[in-house]
Amino acid sequence: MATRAAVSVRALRYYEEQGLLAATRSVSGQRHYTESAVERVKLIQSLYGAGLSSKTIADLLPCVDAQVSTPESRALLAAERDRIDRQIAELTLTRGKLDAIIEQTSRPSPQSAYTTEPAE
Amino acid sequence: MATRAAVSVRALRYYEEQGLLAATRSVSGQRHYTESAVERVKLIQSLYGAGLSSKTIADLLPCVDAQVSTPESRALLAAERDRIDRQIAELTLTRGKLDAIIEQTSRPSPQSAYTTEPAE
DNA sequence: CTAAGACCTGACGCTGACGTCAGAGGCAAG
DNA sequence: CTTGCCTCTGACGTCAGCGTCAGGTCTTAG
Repeated sequence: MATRAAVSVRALRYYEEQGLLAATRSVSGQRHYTESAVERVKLIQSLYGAGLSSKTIADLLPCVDAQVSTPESRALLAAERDRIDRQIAELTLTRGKLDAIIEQTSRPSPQSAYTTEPAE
Repeated sequence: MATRAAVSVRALRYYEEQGLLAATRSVSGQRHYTESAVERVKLIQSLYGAGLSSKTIADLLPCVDAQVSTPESRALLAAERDRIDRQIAELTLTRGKLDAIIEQTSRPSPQSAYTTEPAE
């Protein structure tokens, strides 16, 4: 299953520890996951990738399962969405800066170039 | 100066430690920064925010100062630009997922449809 | 039945970007 | 000169998301 979701077994255990992922247990204690768990794990990974903490994810995952719609949950969802929005904006700016640098360094030396002249 | 750049003094020391930020020293050892240092720090913060490590930043900052243009530096710049590109794409996807969840939870409780039905 | 994996439960280790505390010195104001 | 704040240099602390090792159980192929 860890293979199917492309994460480590340790990560799955950690997610379960944090209350992000449920697993039925066999008598001997073995974990069994449903098929939906794979998508669940990918969602979790996405949220981690977006910079959310375990706690935040734990707070908003119930909104995905049962569509509970308390004012707090809606506020949380909106807040995180906006956070991601801002992150995208910042990343776009940063990418722009990098692009500018790339353009400058790839320019065939503007004027008095005592620095690495491409010299066709 | 830390105040002007909106970062902690500790962070400035750390940047200097990592070779990201230069400072002239007075006889007694006090650090003095040029005005350009403020922008420099903001650039560093942007790059950290984009998930770059100290080492990577240290590698590509010389490209900003002197426009050295070795094949390696250009490859590095391009690689990091692309990485940021992919990050933006992923974040956009994640934001989309969140938006979907928000829409679902704000819907006045649908009934028989447990699968996202496009609704006509 | 047995050997080889796969899985379990702790529990410590790691990494990176700083926070923070301690002790010592510098700098301008009064 | 002194007072009070700022700075310096170590050096250890932190936090999160796992990696990893140890020691034991389970299960399936042969």
